Amino acid sequence: MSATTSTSTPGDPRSAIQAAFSRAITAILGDEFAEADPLIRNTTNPDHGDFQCNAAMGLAKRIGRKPRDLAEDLLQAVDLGDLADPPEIAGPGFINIRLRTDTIAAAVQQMDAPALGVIPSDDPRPIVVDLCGVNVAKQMHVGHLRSTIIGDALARVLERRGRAVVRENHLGDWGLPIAMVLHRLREAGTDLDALTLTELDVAYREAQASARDDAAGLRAANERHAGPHRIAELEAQQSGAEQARSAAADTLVALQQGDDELVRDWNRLIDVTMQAVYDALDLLNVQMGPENNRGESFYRDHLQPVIDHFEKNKLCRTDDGALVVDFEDRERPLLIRKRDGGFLYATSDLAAIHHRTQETGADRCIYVVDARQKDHFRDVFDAARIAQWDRTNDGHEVQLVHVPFGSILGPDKKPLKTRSGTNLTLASLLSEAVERGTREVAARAESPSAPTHGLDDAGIAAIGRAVGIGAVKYADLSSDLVRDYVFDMDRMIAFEGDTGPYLQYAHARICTLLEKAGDLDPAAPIRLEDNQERQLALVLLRYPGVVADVAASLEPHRLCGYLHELADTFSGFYQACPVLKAEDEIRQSRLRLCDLTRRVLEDGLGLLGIEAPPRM
RNA sequence: GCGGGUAUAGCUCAAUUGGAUAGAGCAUCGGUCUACGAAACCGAAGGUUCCAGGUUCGAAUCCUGGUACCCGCGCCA
Repeated sequence: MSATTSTSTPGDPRSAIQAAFSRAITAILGDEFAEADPLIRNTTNPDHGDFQCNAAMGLAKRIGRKPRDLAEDLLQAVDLGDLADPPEIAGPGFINIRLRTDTIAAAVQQMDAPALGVIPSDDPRPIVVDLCGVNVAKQMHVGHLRSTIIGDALARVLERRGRAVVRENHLGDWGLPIAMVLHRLREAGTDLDALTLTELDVAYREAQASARDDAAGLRAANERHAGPHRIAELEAQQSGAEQARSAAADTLVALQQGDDELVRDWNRLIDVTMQAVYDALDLLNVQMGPENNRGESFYRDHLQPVIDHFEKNKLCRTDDGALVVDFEDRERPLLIRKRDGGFLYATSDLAAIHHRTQETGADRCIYVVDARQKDHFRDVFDAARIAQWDRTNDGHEVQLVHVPFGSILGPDKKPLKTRSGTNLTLASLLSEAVERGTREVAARAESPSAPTHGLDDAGIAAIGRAVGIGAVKYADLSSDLVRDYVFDMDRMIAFEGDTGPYLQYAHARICTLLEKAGDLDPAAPIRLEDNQERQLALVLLRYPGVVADVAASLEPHRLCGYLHELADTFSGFYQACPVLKAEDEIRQSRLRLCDLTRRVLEDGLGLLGIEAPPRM
């Protein structure tokens, strides 16, 4: 299936043109060219019309003819009906198409419905989106921010296309690290009923540190003939670490065996951690809650069956005591079981893939995880293919996709830290965003002419929150995901430029305009007499294709770019075309254009998980 | 050492996946408000798309070889 097929919308002039050229190509060159892409594109230059067909050059090459001659034949054969003016040939064989204005008006009227022209997918299978991925006993940090908001945005886009989406928060809620914290808290006699997340976070780090031996350091010290004092120090550290690990291992065994007290304490850790997570998700306007939790503990009984499957089918081998899966095209295998019999991250991920594809029946599993784990997912996906979990039970092909994203950096281009050098928590970052947003909104509300003037503090705060959070989310989603970016609140919160607040402003401005008009007639004919109206209409018509494109490419920045272009085009229209002061029919037509633009902006921002307040 | 990513205007980023004259936003300079919200608009200036080859009607995009920075590389998750 080609991308062009999946992005076409009935009633959209572009798909009609595409179909017409497809027929023309078959008529001239025969049925073996039925699959040839007519390469209909929006023009980059208005002098070239609205659309161009770029197929003649490539096809001419294939059949050994001159491109311009073939383009001539295409012009003779193509039947665009009354969609467009007669097309023209330019350059090496481009065919330029200019739509008739009434065609555009009719298409816009057709798009002006609740669905905004977005066509639903007819695929009934669910899609799993793996996002957020928090660890129990740890604070959320900025690394979780991207996974969460990107994953949520992708989920919304897929849902908008009518797909059933299962958001899964693959919690780190099981295994040795958790047992280590539990052991440490119990040894310290901590009152778990009064436990705070900050205390828990500290305990986690201390537990990690106490169990971390310095085997490498000891080896290096011996090699470098370090002094006996240093070596003794390292040896003590190592034996302490061994002790800590073995105590944690005992705790884990007891937990696995269902020790009542331990299980109760374990649940307490989860509660303390997750309460803060839910708060953050709520603040972020992300559609997730307890129902999305499916962590490592869920898969704990699925790990051994994964090993059994690989062993029974001879898909793995033992290497230095560990169980590994080999790949044909690379040296390093994937470890799925440790020498000591323990399972690994990869084992848990394989269990999740098995569950998602074989139990849930998902035909697409999307992992929104840091780009640094690219190799890991390549291994795990290939292992899943070896295990034949890349097909659903009924034989449908499964797409396993890793959506890698870059890191958030500080002004020094190094991973974001606080001024004191500790890792920045997500909570503090978000509260800064809300605070900045509120400050900006409050400042604008000072002006007596502002629609927010006189609003109470709660009203200002609600808008400020939407603006601050929207600024952070838009900045995160608006450039290519794999790139690292520098976190710069000043730039994100700016109300001018390609930012969230700019789009929110464009939306709010239309809201007050429509409110002032008061008499929108949803059945009034759309008339596109001014060129700015025509341009705006053409941009509006692209929306369904953009949504489809993002659903396929999983690249939210394309939607951001589109929305910015729409807001920009609207500004041009708004500047050139009076709405409220226009004559009856023109006024009604323009009000419909305003209303449609407003709804596309609200819908598009909604797909990004960004609120669109009616005033700000 | 091996593997992956990135490199585009002074800065931050796009470029419909090989199409026409590489576009936006900041910043700079100039012009628009007795107002449909100036949080906006119009215009100017700004480019060896990291370098060198190659493929073809056509390359920021594909291929080969380099350079710089970032990341990953078996019993952690």
